[in-house]
Order: sequence, then C-alpha cells, then structure tokens
Amino acid sequence: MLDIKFIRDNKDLIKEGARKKHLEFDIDALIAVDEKRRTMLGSIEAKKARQNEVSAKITTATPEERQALIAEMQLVKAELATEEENFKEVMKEWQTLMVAVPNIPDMSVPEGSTDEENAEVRVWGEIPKFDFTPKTHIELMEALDMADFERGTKVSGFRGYFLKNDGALLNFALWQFVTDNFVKKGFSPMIVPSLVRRETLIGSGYLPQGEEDLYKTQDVDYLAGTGEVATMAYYSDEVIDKAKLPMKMLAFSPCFRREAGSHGKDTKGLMRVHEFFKLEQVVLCEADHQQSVDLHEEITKNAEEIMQALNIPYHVVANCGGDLGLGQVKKYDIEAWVPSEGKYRETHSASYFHDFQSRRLNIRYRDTEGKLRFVHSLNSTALPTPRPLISLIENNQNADGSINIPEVLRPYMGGRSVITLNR
RNA sequence: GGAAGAUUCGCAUAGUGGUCGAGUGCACCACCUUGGAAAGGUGGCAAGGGGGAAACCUCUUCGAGGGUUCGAAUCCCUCAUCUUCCGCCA
Repeated sequence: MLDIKFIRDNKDLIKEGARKKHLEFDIDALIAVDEKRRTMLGSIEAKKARQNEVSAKITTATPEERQALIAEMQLVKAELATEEENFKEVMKEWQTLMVAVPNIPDMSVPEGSTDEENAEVRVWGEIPKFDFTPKTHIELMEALDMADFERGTKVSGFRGYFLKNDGALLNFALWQFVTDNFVKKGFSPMIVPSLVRRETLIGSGYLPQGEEDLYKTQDVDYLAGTGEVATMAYYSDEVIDKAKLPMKMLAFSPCFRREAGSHGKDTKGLMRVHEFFKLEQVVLCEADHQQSVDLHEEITKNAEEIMQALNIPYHVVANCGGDLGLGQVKKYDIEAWVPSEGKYRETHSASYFHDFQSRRLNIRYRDTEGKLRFVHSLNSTALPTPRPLISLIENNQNADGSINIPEVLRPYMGGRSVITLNR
C-alpha cells in the first residue's frame, strides 16, 4: 500500500513503475475515485457536524424547540443514510484499487518481463567436473536411503516426500548450523505460526492477489507459504522503540504452497514440493532509503555466506521489473548449481519493500522529531529445506555414490565426513 | 464441545441513553519549589482522515462489525480475543 497523497502527487512515477513491473494499473481511475471519495466525505462530515451541534442543543431546548430540532435531525439522518450507502460503494472501489497500486521499483532494477531477463550480478564457486556420470539427487538419496518419494506420494499425495536417516539428519544439521550462524549475527530466532488469518496475509501483500497459491482451512484460516507472513504481522498495530531498530529476526516455519501455476513442472524429487521448511531473515528498519539498500545487501550477503560455507556453487541475479512482486522495490535471487539439470535453480530470494508492508500492517516508530513513521521492511531466505539439499548432495557426490559432508556440517553429523550406506 | 464473566486514552480503573468534546490514580514530559534530590504544586500528555498558505475548522475512534434512537462507552444482534469452570486431549 502506498500513501494516497504520494500517489496523487506522483502519478507519473507510479505509471512508470507499473510499466517496468509489467503490471496493468489504471492510475487515472484511482485518482477519479479518490476525487469522488473526498467530495462525498466533505458532504457527509458537514452533516455530521450539524448533527453534533444540534444534539448538544437538544438537551437544553424547550419542549417545542426540541420537537422542531428532532424533526430536522430525522431529515438529516435520512439524507445521511443514503449518502453513506453511496460512500460505502465508493470506498470499496477505492480500497480495491489502493491495494493494487504497485510499489515503485528501484532505478537499478533491470528491465524485463520474465525471470529469463534477470541480470546476473555475481558468480561464486566452481562448477564441479565429474570424471564419472553424476547421479541425480533422487538416485543418490534413494540409494543411500535418505529419502522415500514413492511412499511420500502414497501417504501425502502428489509432490509428497519423506526424508529419512542421513537425509533427515542432514536437514536437522542445516537448521542447526544456519540458526547458530544467524544468532551469532544478532538475529533473534523465532518459531512462527504457519496457520494464519486472512488479514495477516493481506498485511504482507500475499492477498488478495495470491489466493490461488494458498491452502485454506475450513476455519477461514490459511497456511502461509513463508514465515515472513507471521513474522511481519508480529508487530502489526504497534509502535516500535526506535532504539531497537534495525530489528533482525530469524523465523523458522513450515511453508505450504499449492504450486497452482506450476503443474507439470519439476514433478520429481525435492525441487518443488507442497510442504517445506524455511529459515527466513526478516528485518525492520527506519524509514530511510539508504538504510533499506544497505540492509538489503547485508541480508543477501548473509544468505550467500551460508551457501559458501556449504560449498554450493551459486550465482546472484537482480530480478527484472516483471519478476518483482507488487510490493517489492528490488529483489535478488540466489540460484544454486544443480549438476543433474546443468543449470542454476532458485534457492533464496532477498527483497526490500520500503513502507509498503508496514503501511498495511500499521507498524510504526517514533522518529527523532517525535513523529510517528512507518518502518521499512526487508526479508530474505536464510535457508529453505529441502530444496538446497539437491545441490548439496549432487555437487558433493563421489563416484561410488557416497556424499561428502561439508565441513561446517560435520559437527552436527556426529563428526562424520561422508555419507555412505553402511555406517 | 458446553457454561459464566470480561474487553474503556501507556498501565490500573470510573462510567447503565444527552452535562463523556470520557473522570480518577500511576507512569511520562515541562515548569515552580530546592544547594541537589525526594515530596509537594501548576500545566501538558492519543492516533488517523478531510479542508486550509497558515492560524485554525471539522470528522472518526471506548475489542470489531451491524442495529435501535434526534442522540450510544451505556440498549439489542453477530463475531474476535481473554479469564474461570466442565468435557476431551499430545
């Protein structure tokens, strides 16, 4: 959500932003509805002012005066009822348009309409050359009894999976390693709900646009696709002490995605599953563009450090305008090398929003002048699981089908350096 | 799942149809008093929207949404949340 005053004063900026994001948005329609809204509001408020004025008079009026005043008010009341009915309609239209106004992408965001036009900004690590035919993570994990996909679908349905034995241990090791790493950096670890209310999802910008990709329960609650949702809403309708900013949180949660638009894509293995886990960085800072930019780079680096420690080759791309969400100002994706596919696949996403989310969620702080301002928000994956296991396992495989455990994970894996079937 | 009670300006509370433009205490801020402090005294102490160059005017908000009424913190309905009790339960 953007400020309506800002929208009125910066029509062209909004238009240009929508163009860059390849979104259809009729700004003139919004401005026209807003005009209407303000005119009606003026008329309604004048009538209410009269009501208040007369109400005060009625108490002290003589019985005759009283009758006359009440008669007048009955008239005003009837007029007000019609006007308010019309006003409600206009407000509905206004709200619908307001939540659809896209945030303005940063100047540095590359032009483009799909992820194919994302711009590579850095490459890290060496793509492994195998002197044997490398196996897929599915083959490796099944052979090592680390995962069971057949029983996964039997029990859970399409895209279901089980992680077991070293597969499960490796996953636990990753969580623990990543958590330790971020706690050292001053992030406060949180385990956050996935089952959230509708308003919560509207707050972070996933609804009303993303209805299709969310699971819904019979209690009109939803299953969130990321811990960002609950973590952002944690401070909704609150005023945060400025001294506590920037506030850095590491949220752990199960994540659920219907993958409604991806039927037939990545149907095998751990690439695209309905149910996964994620450690997510969520940051709130002061309403300052440069601070947002600096923190955005910082949380991207934080995520990269994890990939480096795990020795997974990756590159970072700056997402093009068309690949940005409604509220995002800028986004980097980290994509990890997947040997069996011979390409990089997304594992992380780091974005900043300015006050787009905090306006919807009403998260504020008091600045040095004592004025209440909306905080800026950012978030980035710290590490999801199990998707990066694909790269971790495939890149670290040996000719005999065993898997080398990255050094940083060994303390969490009983000191072992390699995963073999017989241990 | 059932029953009862509750939700008021940071906290605690008053308030059962007009004088509530919400009182009081605590906390907080400023000033007075003091060598300094405490105590005491005086004053201040919300957010959001609309109009206006500004001074200022005005509307909304007593958990949320509806309703009754000329008028609702107060009466009625629905919902949310919390507390206590019963039932069930990892």
